[in-house]
Amino acid sequence: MGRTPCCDKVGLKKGPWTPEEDHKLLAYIEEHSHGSWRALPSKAGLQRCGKSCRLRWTNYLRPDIKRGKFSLQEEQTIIQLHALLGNRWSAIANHLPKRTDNEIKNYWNTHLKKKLTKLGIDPVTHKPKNKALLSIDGQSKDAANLSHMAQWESARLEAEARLVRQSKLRSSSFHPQLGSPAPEFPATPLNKSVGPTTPSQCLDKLKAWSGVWTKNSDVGGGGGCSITGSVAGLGEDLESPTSTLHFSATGIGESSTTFIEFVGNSSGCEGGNTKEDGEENWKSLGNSSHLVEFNDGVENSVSMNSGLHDVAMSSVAGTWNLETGNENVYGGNFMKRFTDLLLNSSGDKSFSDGGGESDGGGGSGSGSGSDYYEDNKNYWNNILDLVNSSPSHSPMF
DNA sequence: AATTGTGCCAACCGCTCAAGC
DNA sequence: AGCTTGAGCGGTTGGCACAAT
Repeated sequence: MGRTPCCDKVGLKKGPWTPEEDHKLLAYIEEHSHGSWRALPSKAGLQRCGKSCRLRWTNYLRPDIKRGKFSLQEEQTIIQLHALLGNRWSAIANHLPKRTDNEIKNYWNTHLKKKLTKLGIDPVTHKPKNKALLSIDGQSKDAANLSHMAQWESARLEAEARLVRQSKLRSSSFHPQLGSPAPEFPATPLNKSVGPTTPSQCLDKLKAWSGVWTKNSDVGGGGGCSITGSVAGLGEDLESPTSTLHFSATGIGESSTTFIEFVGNSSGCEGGNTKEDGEENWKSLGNSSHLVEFNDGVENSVSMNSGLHDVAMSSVAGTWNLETGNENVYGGNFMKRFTDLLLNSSGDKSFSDGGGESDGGGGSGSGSGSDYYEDNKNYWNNILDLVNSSPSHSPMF
């Protein structure tokens, strides 16, 4: 922290790059690969700082960059991923081959944000604005939950990516980043957390996540506060013993049932709930730390810090402990609400065909139970489709 | 034709993280 | 364990291009 910026050195050029400089940089990287960015400028004969060179390369000169207008498909992808990941532009960029995080960020800020706002959708929460105003308290909690869910999931996925990277490093030799024999490796510098990837593993988690929660939101009753989700097609476990991936630790051939048990001071855990009752019960779980049991039997931990709350999650021998620095952060049916929020806004149809006005989507999230379940399913299928079609080396999925 | 406003995008800045020592 | 360094990320800004007045 507090390092002196590398560009502070006198004599270093700033501002727009000239074609000459571009050519020098390109030629150097083509011949030598970039190696150390810090050392590159002097070797390449450039009066720039390494950081500037790196940026120029990653955002402009890289040969695998696609420029020009974003397609409708790309727009939709960005919006959906933004709903899921927030302003994690590099993560989003991993799902848009040939687009840079900078480009996506700019496009979001200049186009998509306005588009959503125009349609009455809050670009931050992806929630219809008028609806957000209806219940300030409830909806702001929703927004907080949404944000936390996204962060939590992102933290989890990042941890996974790290693990994958580590295991990759252990198992194979160094893989040069650029100009190296990895011609099909897109968006190279951006993929810092790229691993060999296991896309299906991440995907499985998403499936599990989706499956468990959407099922739960629909079923709600019968068994108090434990959730039983059937997770099919789970792949092999990660080799690392330290992973949040053990959300669904059972592999193929084993029991495909994931058992999650919330243990809190939940007074509302009586059985026989209706859907709504079930949701209330979820809410009532909010004021304590919860134990989430996984039958993986290994040690896990994940923690994160947001501007609002501290959240730590750890597990030993199959028992997850979720601690929040603020009550109600994960309180309640946050997943239901999370998908609810997304559903209400993921009316991509509405903003792609210019259909509904600002109140569009309001109906879907609060419809009947079966509609709601169908919508949830559709939403997640949507995301899964999206993820399925993403580059296999994506660190996020 | 000149001035002002707006949109857009490349580049910069500051922060964080991770690896190496 | 603590410090230094390299690299990446996300937010912000500067300046160009174009439109409106």
